Amino acid sequence: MATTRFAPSPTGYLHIGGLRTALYSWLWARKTKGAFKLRIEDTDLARNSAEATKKIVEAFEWVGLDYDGEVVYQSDRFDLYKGYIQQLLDEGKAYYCYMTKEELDRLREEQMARKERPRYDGRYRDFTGTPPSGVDPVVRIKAPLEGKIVFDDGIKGTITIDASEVDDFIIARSDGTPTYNFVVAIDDALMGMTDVIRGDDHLYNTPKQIIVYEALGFKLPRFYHVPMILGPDGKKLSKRHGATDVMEYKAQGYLPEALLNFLVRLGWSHGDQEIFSVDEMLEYFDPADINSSASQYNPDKLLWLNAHYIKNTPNDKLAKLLEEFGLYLLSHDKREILLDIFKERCKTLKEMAEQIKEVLETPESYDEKALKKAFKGEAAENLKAFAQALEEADNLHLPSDYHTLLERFVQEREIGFGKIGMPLRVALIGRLGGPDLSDVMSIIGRDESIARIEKLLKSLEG
RNA sequence: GGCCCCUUCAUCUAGCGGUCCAGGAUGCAAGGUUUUCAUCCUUGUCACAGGGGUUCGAGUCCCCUAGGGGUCACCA
Repeated sequence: MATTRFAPSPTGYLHIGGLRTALYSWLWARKTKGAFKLRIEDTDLARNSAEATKKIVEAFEWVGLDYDGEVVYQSDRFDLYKGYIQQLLDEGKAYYCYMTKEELDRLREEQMARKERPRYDGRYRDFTGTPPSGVDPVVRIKAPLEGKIVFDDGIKGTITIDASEVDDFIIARSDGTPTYNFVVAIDDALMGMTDVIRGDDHLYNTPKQIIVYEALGFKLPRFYHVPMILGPDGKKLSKRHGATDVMEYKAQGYLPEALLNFLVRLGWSHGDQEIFSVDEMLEYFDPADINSSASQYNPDKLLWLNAHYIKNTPNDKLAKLLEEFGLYLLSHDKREILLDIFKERCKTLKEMAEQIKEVLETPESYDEKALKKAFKGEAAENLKAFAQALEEADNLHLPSDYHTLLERFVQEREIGFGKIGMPLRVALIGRLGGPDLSDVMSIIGRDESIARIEKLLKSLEG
């Protein structure tokens, strides 16, 4: 039974890096029949926004990650933290520091000038004199002066950090509000975390948090630091490369199961398996199997997975999803054939909606290149004749009826298929490419087919 | 720069000392299917960062070098 959490700071939207660590945490909690909690790290009152929290919850809902209990806001727990600060102060494990921000900056600059590591010098650690007046002190915790801080990371193995790397960091700002590393340790302990799965970028916070755990006598959880997701260029994931809002993937026509499948495989695998349903993830996932190296974001593979999941989504569900993209097929009489055709050819819902509209709606304009390529020689005459053939034919219903008609037409005129296929394609959907012509005509019907041909012929004359 | 972490095809990865002249997937290329495009199928392309050890034997263990990433706040 693992208790895990996702603990974002509400400074922006949820991006795929965050979603992946959330997924890993969620999988581990659900797999072990434990609990998964959502906690908002909003101790810096100046920075957080309620809007950001809403967006994160919304993204969770979209991908189907559920959390146990209410969302925990650290801003609601300041009294609790203050109690612990006082406790450490009373026990002599923390102390007031009267250095101002300016003094601190100056110290840092001097240290850097001497090519030293910037670091608090501990000048108030054992201070017993009269404190300077007019300074609101911060509270610093006493970090060990020597030795090593060692912990066992579930992904990276034993991590050893020298005590000299960690200074007496601030646990309460001069305005009395507690800081991140302090409250995270308290909340993780109080909320009963057994496994803390978080981004690599928190690796250096862990020794600090361990100091808090030890000062307060809390039991340590197991830590897992998952490597970052890099951009396709191997650099830090940037906005233009995928560090966008998870909800943007929804807007672009991605299915949540595709996104989750993509993310779970980024840094984790189970043999040669590529396709994982959530149930399969739950069956096989173990955070101990997460890779220790960073991985690059690969949009092509996400697209491939999305195409796969679209193909395997039932039509009624697709029809519902497509409504987000302005396509309303739920009560359309050609719904099944349309979806059957297009779910095989599209990589995103957005693309699918666009292509289906292309069939359903009379083209407003025609692709310049297609026009040039299709209308050489007798093309216009052929097209006119084909409209005539459509007019005269009986029993045009199924795609096969149109197919037979086309075949006979080509035979009788002794022309290659392209001579009628290309112009007809432009007339029907405005461009080359696209689905089978017999299918298209069967879907839109004889009259609309003829109307589209006439529209194109007319525009050629003008 | 100090410290920490990482390093198998272009990319995601399999591999946990011999079964690897390194497997799967994406991408790319070619061919097939398709009246077009896409899908689909087949085939191909492409890697153990470099150098030292340890060992009968190393992609797998150790060390060094190089490269990459992270981190050094009264942000989280």
